[in-house]
Amino acid sequence: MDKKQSSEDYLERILMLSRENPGKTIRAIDLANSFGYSRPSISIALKKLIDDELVYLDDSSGLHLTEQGEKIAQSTFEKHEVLGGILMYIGVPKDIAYEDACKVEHYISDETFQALKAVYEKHK
Amino acid sequence: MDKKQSSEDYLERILMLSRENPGKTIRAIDLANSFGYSRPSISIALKKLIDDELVYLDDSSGLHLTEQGEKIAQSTFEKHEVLGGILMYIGVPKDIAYEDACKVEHYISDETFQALKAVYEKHK
DNA sequence: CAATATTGTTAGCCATATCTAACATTGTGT
DNA sequence: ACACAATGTTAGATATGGCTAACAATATTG
Repeated sequence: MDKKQSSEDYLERILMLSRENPGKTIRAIDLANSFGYSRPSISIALKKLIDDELVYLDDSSGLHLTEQGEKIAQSTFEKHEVLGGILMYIGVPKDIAYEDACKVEHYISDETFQALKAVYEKHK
Repeated sequence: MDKKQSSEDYLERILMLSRENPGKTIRAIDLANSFGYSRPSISIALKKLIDDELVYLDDSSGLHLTEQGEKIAQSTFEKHEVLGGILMYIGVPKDIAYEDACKVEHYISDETFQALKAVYEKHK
């Protein structure tokens, strides 16, 4: 009964890991460790992302976001920040706020996100 | 990219349909029409709910919530209201607000819900 | 440079939640 | 009461996204 990740989560995580480890190349194993998933699960998920041209590999299995992948990753990251920020603002503990934000971020409409963002901007 | 429903949605919908149609017995076909799903899908979903003792059938295929099912339905309904209400409050159009609320309500922690509820109570 | 450790992939499994087609049951109307 | 309509169920398909076991490829290290 554990959580399932969407493509967006993988893209976002690649972005986050890249930012957290400047210079370091992110590989499949890093995603596996980061999510706590098996190597095969990651391998298959990446195959889809590569197929969809959201991710590509360099010659040493390093993961990189394509332009489109980067767009999605950044927008997902922004949603995560805004949602997490708002939840913290109304008193949810940080860990839980960002955890919930991660689950919820894939389901909200653009209208809702824009409204939340406006609130977030006002209070941050 | 169709939506999937969780057990909670079915329970909540049974509750809502009952309230909207006082006196009328809700049956599987009503759920099917309400969600736009096929009869088989509903049949299978209900089998699980009955198995989990959240729903039971009367002698004319009428659907009824057990005590536990009612609890879940009400709590889901409350989440829906609170989330939808808050989104409306910050400017999301009603339809979209409740649609998003329905998607999101299954993913938020109790901490987050309590915090949202506090905000909702203050502003409603 | 060969052995071992690490990383990645393939094959095949499970579970969820939808579908259609076909069949079974129940309810309705003449 | 019989025929037909409405409702419900079963069987089998699809898609997603996890898993393990086994195998392949790559990196490291003595």
